Amino acid sequence: MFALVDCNNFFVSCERLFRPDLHNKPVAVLSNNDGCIIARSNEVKQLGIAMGAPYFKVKDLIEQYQIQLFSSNFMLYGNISKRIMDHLQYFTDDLEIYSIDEAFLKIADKKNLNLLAKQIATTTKQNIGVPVSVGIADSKTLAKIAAYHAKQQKLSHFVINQANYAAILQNTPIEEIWGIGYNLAHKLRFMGIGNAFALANYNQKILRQKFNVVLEKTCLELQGKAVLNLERNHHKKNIMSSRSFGRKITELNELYEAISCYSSIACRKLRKQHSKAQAICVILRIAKHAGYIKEYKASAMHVFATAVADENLITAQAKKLIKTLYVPGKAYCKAGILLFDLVQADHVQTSLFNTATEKPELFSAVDQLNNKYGKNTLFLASCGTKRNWQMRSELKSPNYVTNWQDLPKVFA
DNA sequence: TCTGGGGTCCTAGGACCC
DNA sequence: TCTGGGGTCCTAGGACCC
Repeated sequence: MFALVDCNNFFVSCERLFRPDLHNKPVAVLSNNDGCIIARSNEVKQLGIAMGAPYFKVKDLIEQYQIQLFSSNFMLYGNISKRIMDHLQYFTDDLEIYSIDEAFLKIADKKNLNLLAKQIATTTKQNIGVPVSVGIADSKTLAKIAAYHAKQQKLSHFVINQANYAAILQNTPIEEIWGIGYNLAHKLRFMGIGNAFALANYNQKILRQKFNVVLEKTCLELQGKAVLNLERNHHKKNIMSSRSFGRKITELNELYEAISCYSSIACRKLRKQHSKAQAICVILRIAKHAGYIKEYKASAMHVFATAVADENLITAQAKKLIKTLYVPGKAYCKAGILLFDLVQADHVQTSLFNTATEKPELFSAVDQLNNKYGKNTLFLASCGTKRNWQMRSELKSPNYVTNWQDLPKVFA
């Protein structure tokens, strides 16, 4: 059996955690650069504001209904997420952290499933303060559906069993199934498959022929056959760090600063999973302007002789690459770096021609200091100190749990 | 004026090998 | 007259997820 624990309106719940006055009030969270809506409280959902709606398009509604708006605060969300995942470990070690706000748990004991689901939900709310929906069923895909129905019925948990299986699947629109996106839903509806029950009962071999093996697996999962297992100690195969700028950039020096910062973020993630990158790709995007429908994207790649993790080496190379992409006079809106062909640090194939020297001790010390004294205690000089190209984040809440200065004060 | 930032997996088709 | 039959690897692009 699998349980899915899904946080309700996660980013909004994190913001409400330290702002109890916002309970039962409409709250929404904006994406990076304050571009669009990426989290909505139930009140906001009821107003018909869509996920991903551009901020400027719904500005009037936000004012009209006095929606409390926040810029995204990923330091906060990441910290709360970790607390929740740690708490879930209490129930089982057999756990997959699927995303910042979701985890799958493998349940060995098939008895008392309702009680277990209820316990997970109530203790998470009590101990961390974030409301969750728990779904339990025979496969991961069904567990997702169970959690969906918990939310639909405003319950904290839902278990799919033999007695309710048919009715629940008939009441699950095809669009709500994990793995069925916009395109597939359209095609399946055209074939007369409108809900999960219809898909579960369709000939899986034909699904494989007409579509692919992924849909065949989804079909089996809907039948209650667990073909997808938990995925643990997961190492990323690519690491990307990119941001839109708060304003257009025209100077090469500022691009150097930005790409150094993004490289630094990517390298930190690389060190965290003890990997090295065999190659990097730098992306630079020209701002849209009248006449151009599509944005202009340019990219350049570099393959290292030997896989590297050294922040200095990678950043120096990223700066070289961005220089080759830069055209004076153009205005740029976004840059990014992709580290790819990642390998485990202790499985690196060495090269006869490698001349680069890495300093792993240096960056391990940097990590230790930054962990102890705060995020930007030490950083590469090439990242700059002004960074006035940084993304807009005008409505960000304080770093309640990661910064001493922002610690909430209680008056009694 | 203003539309995020990450990821994964699968498939088809081309290039190449003997 | 007749023009094989296997393979592998890589890449781009599509589809999906949060």
